[in-house]
Amino acid sequence: MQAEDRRVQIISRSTDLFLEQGFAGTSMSMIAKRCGITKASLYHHFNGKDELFVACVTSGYQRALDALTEIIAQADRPAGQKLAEAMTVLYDITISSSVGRMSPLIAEVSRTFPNVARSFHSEYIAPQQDLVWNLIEAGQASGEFKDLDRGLLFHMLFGPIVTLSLSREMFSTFDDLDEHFPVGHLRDGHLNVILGMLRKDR
Amino acid sequence: MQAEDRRVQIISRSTDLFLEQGFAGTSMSMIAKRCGITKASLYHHFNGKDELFVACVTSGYQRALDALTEIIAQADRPAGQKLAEAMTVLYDITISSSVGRMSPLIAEVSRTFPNVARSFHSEYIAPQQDLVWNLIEAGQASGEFKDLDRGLLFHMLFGPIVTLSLSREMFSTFDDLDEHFPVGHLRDGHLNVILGMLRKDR
DNA sequence: GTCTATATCACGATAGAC
DNA sequence: GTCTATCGTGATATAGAC
Repeated sequence: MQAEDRRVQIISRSTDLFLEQGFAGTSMSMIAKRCGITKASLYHHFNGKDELFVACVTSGYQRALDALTEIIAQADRPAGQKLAEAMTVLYDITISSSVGRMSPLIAEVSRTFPNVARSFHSEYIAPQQDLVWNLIEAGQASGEFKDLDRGLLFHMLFGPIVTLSLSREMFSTFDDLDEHFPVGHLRDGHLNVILGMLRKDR
Repeated sequence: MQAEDRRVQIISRSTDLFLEQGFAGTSMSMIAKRCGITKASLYHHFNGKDELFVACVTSGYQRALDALTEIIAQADRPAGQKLAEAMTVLYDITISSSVGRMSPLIAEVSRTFPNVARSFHSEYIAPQQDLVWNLIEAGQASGEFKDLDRGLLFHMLFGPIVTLSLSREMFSTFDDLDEHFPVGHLRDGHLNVILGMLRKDR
């Protein structure tokens, strides 16, 4: 297999394993086996486990951010409607995409590799918040939204989503997972609360 | 040292280590050294690493729940005021106490030991939610609060708190941590949003 | 680019003396 | 209750042939 294709495959398979078993719980042997090669071949493509993990975290950033950018860039539509679509995307990428589900993992390794947490923040969290804030400011400029503390808005907007993702990871063995944590229902109610915070009273 | 004292010491020290290094990242040797004994002595008190970890998670439950119970049981006072105090306690135990900070850890081990996640939910999360819900129902009975979907309320109430705790763990190496995540400020704004959801409109 | 073979080390856990 | 000594395993990582 070509080197680049192999790299992509390794990142994909090892991301799955890290999500399943955690960082320390995933060994290079397991990764090699999952890719159908030996450990020595694996080390030909990545110098070590740390480097591979960083590649896994980093590779998911752009795709997730692109989906958000697309919504912000759309032709003029009510900010409330854009926000509704943005929140749908945020729920999707936080709960279903690898980069969103990696938050607890990054917390796990952040003490050992503080750089991972820093890059996660500066290359993913901060740009994501900036994109959402652009949307909010557009709504304020058009008079649809009122002024609101940025930190508080993100606390109320991202907080429930990230916790929902964490809960679903944590209790993934529950057979009534969707009953305990019904994503669509919670997202709709959440959106209404956020709109209530943003919309000018009467 | 007496067996019981030693057990307590081991649980305390190993809880710190698990929080610092994760489950797989913490070895029995590290724990023994931190306690000033050898590995063999450690195994005299706990049959294995799993058992020790479960003891760490479990030992924090009751203290955290007691603090909440105290508030609910207080003499009659406006439900809004009780809720404000309950949220202060929830922020404290989720962000500062070991059991609150253990959520990402439990997510890490939940695949390998599903029982840990189940016990965490049934012995800590569910009772905590029941206590808060008692408070809400009292407010509804007195006419102070309106009806509200239980799942949505918990989504909006616990979500931001748990995520704030996770973020502070994840970015604990940031030197401007309290500037990025000002607990008191976010808690006050959060309370107002929750009260806005619960209070009857004019 | 992939392999076999191996070096080196730390892990969880145990045996048995005191 | 704590110790020294050790077993067996699996971890990261490398050497060198093809």
